[in-house]
Formats: sequence, C-alpha cells, structure tokens
Amino acid sequence: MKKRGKKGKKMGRLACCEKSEVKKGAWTPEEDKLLVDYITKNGHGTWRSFPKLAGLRRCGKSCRLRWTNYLRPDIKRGAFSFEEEQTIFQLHSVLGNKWATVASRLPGRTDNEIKNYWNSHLRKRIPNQSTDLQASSASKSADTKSNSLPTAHMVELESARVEANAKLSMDPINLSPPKDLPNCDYFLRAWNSAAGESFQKSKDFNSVIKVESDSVVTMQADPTFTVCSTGASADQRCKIEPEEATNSGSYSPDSYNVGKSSDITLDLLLDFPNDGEYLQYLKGDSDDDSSYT
DNA sequence: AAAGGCGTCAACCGCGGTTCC
DNA sequence: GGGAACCGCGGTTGACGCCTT
Repeated sequence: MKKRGKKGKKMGRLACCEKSEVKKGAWTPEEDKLLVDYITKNGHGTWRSFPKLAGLRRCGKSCRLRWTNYLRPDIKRGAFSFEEEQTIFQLHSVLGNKWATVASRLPGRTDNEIKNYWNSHLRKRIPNQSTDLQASSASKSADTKSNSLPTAHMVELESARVEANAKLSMDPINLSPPKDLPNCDYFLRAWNSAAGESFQKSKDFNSVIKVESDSVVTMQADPTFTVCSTGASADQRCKIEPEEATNSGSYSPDSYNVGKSSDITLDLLLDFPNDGEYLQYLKGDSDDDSSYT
C-alpha cells in the first residue's frame, strides 16, 4: 500500500514536515490551483512527498486536509438539509463523536464539516445536553431541561452506542456473533433505545410490520428481516418478505446478513420517520434557521 | 461609530492504527 | 517482532465576520 522512504534514523515519531519551511494558515487561490492541478494530473501519491512534487510550500498533512475537506470535486457545499440533520442526530445518538463514520453516511459531506456543523448548530438544539454522551465530560455542567428524554432511555442509548461502536471497530472477520451473546443483541439494544422506540411507534412501520409488544428486531442468516418478541421462540417469529420492507427503501435483502449488521443498525436508526417524536425538537428550531436547500 | 462579545468554520495538532521493511 | 513511515481521526485553535451594547 504505502511506499517506504529511506529508513529512518531517529527513534519516535518524526515531524511530518520541516516546520520552518512550510507555510501555515489560510490557503490562497494559487495554492489551491497548484494542488488541484497536480492531483488531477498525477493523483496525490504519498502526501508526505506531495508538496514538493506539486510545488507547494505546505505540509503534506495540510495538503491532504485541504483536498479532502475543501477541494475534492465531490464535496457538497452549502447548507445542510433537514434530512441530513436528521441523519447526523440519529447517528450521533448512537455513535457519539465518530465524525468519519457519520460522514460516510452523508455523501459529499466531510467529517470536519459535520463536526463543525454539530458544534455550532446542532448541539444547541438538543433538549438535554447529556444526549451528547460521547462528549459528556465537556457538557457535564450543562443545564438539564425539563423536557429531557427519560434517564432510562439515555442509558439505553448509550449502551446501544457503545455496542455499535464496538461493532464498527471490529475486524470484519469477527463479525459473527459472540458465543455468549445473541447475534442481534447490540442491534436489539438500538431497537429498544429511545430512538428505536420512536421507530417502533411509527405508523409507517406498523403498516408494514405487525409489531408485537416488547418487540425487538433480529436478523437471520437467510435474507429476510425478522421481528420477534424478546425471548420469543423461533416459531413465534414473523417473517417479512423482502419486497414488503418497502418502508426503508434502503433495506435490500442482501443487507440482512450478519456480516453487515453494523450497517443494518445504522440503517435502522436512519430509517426513523420524519414525524418521530424523538426528533421533533429538530424541526422546532429549524424554522428560524431557514438554511435548508 | 467604535469596542467587545459571540458564532462560525477552515486549518492545525497530536495521537492511534495500519502497513511495510 | 519491532520500529519507521504514513494515513486518518477527533479535538482544538485562531481568524474573521456579524451582532450587541
């Protein structure tokens, strides 16, 4: 994958560049042009050697950042749509500050952009600051408001987040369920979280699937999507034919295998109905924003 | 009109993970 | 197996513009 340079002589991490020789701060249009022109013609190669080759007096890291966060042709500029905001809220509730993972679900948006947008726009819309569990240490002193989500739900959300985190960081080879844990367990927790509850209550969902009380969702090796009661035996399960799962639009039968369970968890969370109670506060504050495209 | 406060966002920094030798 | 080289990520900083007083 990566080409080796000359063998290093020093122990420890090397500086990524000679600080005295590189320019810092805002990029000029001329620098942007040099960067884009070079990458268009040659690709970026190794970022470390890129500045020299492209004729830039910048750190390779700085070049990479400029390209990935700003100059890349597939970057989507402009205001975030309501749907994008929903996606960010939903994923953040489960993943915390995993901006790169969140960004991977929003084509054209960068992790840096989402992170900034969250910090400057979205975070303040959360009724209860503790929803930002990943950054809880920074928000410990934040005021708690009366319309906060129930504590039990917050605990569940955090639990689901941790589990999703763990799954996302897993080696794909280990995605098969742990022996002592049902393969759907972490998924179930997301389902049973406040977010999942909102999803379960949705009219759209219930029109497609008959959800039993205390329902949870599980997955099987076969390409069907199954809803079952907690602790239900196999014969209590009700199967959904793939073509019936039209609610999501994103659930292709192929996605229901265990190896993609993390994606399915995210898909489920992303599939909240727009009128779900869980995200009502999102709409509430967006009126004065008027930034949607 | 000027000064200070605040919000936004591009860019930087440092660390962890991965790959290669 | 260990160290070096590199990349990517998340947290933080700082410049700039807008708003308020």
